[in-house]
Amino acid sequence: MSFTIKDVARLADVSIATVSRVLNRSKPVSPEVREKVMKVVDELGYNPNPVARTLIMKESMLIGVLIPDIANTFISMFVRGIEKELFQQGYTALLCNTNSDTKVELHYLNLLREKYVDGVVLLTSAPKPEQIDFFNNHDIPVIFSSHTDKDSRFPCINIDDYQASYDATKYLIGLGHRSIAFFCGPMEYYQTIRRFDGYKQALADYGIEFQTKWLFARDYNIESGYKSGMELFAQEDQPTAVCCVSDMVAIGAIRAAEDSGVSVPEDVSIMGFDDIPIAGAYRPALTTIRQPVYDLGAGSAQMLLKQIREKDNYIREAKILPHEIIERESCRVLNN
Amino acid sequence: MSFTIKDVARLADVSIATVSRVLNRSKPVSPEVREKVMKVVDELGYNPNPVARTLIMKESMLIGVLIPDIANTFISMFVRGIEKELFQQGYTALLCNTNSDTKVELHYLNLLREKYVDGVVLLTSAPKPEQIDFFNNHDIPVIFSSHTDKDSRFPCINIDDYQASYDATKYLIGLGHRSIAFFCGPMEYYQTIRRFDGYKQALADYGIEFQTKWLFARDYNIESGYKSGMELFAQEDQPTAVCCVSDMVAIGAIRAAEDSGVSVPEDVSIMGFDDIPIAGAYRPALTTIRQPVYDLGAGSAQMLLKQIREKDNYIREAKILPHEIIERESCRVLNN
DNA sequence: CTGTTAGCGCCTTCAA
DNA sequence: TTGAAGGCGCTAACAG
Repeated sequence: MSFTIKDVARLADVSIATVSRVLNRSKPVSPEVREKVMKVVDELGYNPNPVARTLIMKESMLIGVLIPDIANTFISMFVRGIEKELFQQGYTALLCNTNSDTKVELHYLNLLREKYVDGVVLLTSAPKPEQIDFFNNHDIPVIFSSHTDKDSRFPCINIDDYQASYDATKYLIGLGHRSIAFFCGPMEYYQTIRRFDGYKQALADYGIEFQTKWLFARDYNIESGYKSGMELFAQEDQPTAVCCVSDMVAIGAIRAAEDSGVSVPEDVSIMGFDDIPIAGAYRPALTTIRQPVYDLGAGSAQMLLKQIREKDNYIREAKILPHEIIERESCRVLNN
Repeated sequence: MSFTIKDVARLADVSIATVSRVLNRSKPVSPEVREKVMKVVDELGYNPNPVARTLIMKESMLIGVLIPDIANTFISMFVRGIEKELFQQGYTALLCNTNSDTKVELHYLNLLREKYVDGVVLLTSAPKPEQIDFFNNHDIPVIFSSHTDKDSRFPCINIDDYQASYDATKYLIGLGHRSIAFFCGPMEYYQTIRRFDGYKQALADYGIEFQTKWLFARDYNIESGYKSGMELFAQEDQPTAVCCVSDMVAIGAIRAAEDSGVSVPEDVSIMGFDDIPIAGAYRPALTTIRQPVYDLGAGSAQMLLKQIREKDNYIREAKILPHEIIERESCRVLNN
């Protein structure tokens, strides 16, 4: 159905080598011949077979993007940022949804490698040993996105989790709150630890004692927020504010508050994290920390492309992007 | 870095053809030889290069999945359904996010074709002419998902949009409502028309007159619902219920209601469509029509795989999956 | 049952 | 500057 380089060569009355040369500008070709070839190429609408090309060149102009959970609305803008940058440079993104399943992740990673993708963006706030191993063994350009590599073995891009959490807590303190709970993620995640540290430091800096009973470590989803909320709001001693590790957790917490007969923000202020699309439409609208998701995506792509181009000369970078506090309805000033 | 079939042949002291045969079971091989080869394969961890294989076989064990908008939370479960089925059969899904941009769609479609994907799932409730053309010209197995092909040129899988909308309206009528607005999508979409027809027919069947002033045709997102809501709630004559074309529109409508000083569901009942993940967590929780999204995905994969296997013997199917009414808080019975 | 050989479609030396 | 020829890694006749 499709034409091959042979067809072009025959019709242009040149050798296939020449056709290859005009298409790749790999070696000088006389203007007349080049034109003759291009004419045939245009007429036929010829396109070199990328599979054959990949077999020789060991490159595919493809970038694999591993996303842990396509349900995470955070991802939408991130992907757009990536695609925009890649598209401009002639690369295209292939999305792989892993559901955070280690087996699936490895499956995709190996598939991508075998298909000679030119690089991969790993969107994960908590890289697993298997992932680290893979990239240690395979020398494929990679960017760890939404992750800060404390060992700095891989290039990564992220916000400053510590500072963001510090700022969120400080914001609450600025509103007059002195008793602030923290709904965080699993303590095995480096990200969780960083955010927890930011929270604790803010407390310390303003002379507030940290209370273990107000710390809840579960997951990043609605259910986790709900569970933690139900436990918290059943306690005798209650905080006036809750700092959450994600907007989803915040939404769960708000639902728990409602089900426990405490109202937001009148009885308790609840602070989100991420600023997902629904955050502004939720009721009460979430006051939250906005991550520059689009820029995180675009930045990942830029760094990856740079790495691909510079190869062994590339020096590992760790880019930090700014966050921002978005004030809405779920937090109020405490005056008493 | 990686081993090739030659390495295996040399180490097992057989020809490369034999190695190929034991790996593909394409021709009988004596048990002893088979074992000898497999031993080497296992020791080396050898894996045939899929690119070389694709070049010959013109198949890749890859399925392209075109999604119009990765932000649509509807998609999450859909993708899981697809992946589950494909994985079992040794296929893997490649997600392509198009943002409904026709140029991007065509770019991906051509890329996928050139990469010899074995089929594609097109998730779109409103296929564009360019897409139709592509599949008319290229004879690549495809399933149109979330779309009902009235010309039945392509296999497709969907719920019954007409009936679902009919049921939603009938449900509202059953609650006692007689004045029901309809927030639908662009009237160019066949899906929108079907749903609108269902709404109108339900009205007619229960002797309720259709009112043009209560029909708003915009898009499927929050902003559209909000705008339509602001217009509607500013009118003198107001309905007691609104039937929406998506949960996002319903959420927008609810926000508009709040901003207009009308409360949901006390003053007006609002019905969603889709049952996206946030629907149950939203306040008020959305009463809505649930689409069997996971099954839609799984079904797409099954139909596609069937089509790939049966090739020219495949007879076009059009599968309809059942929907379901989910009662929550946003609609109330009207008693007066 | 097994090995030899000829491609798949392309890029790239090596001569001319 | 151009063409011939040799692969990339694999499958599929064709012989034996």
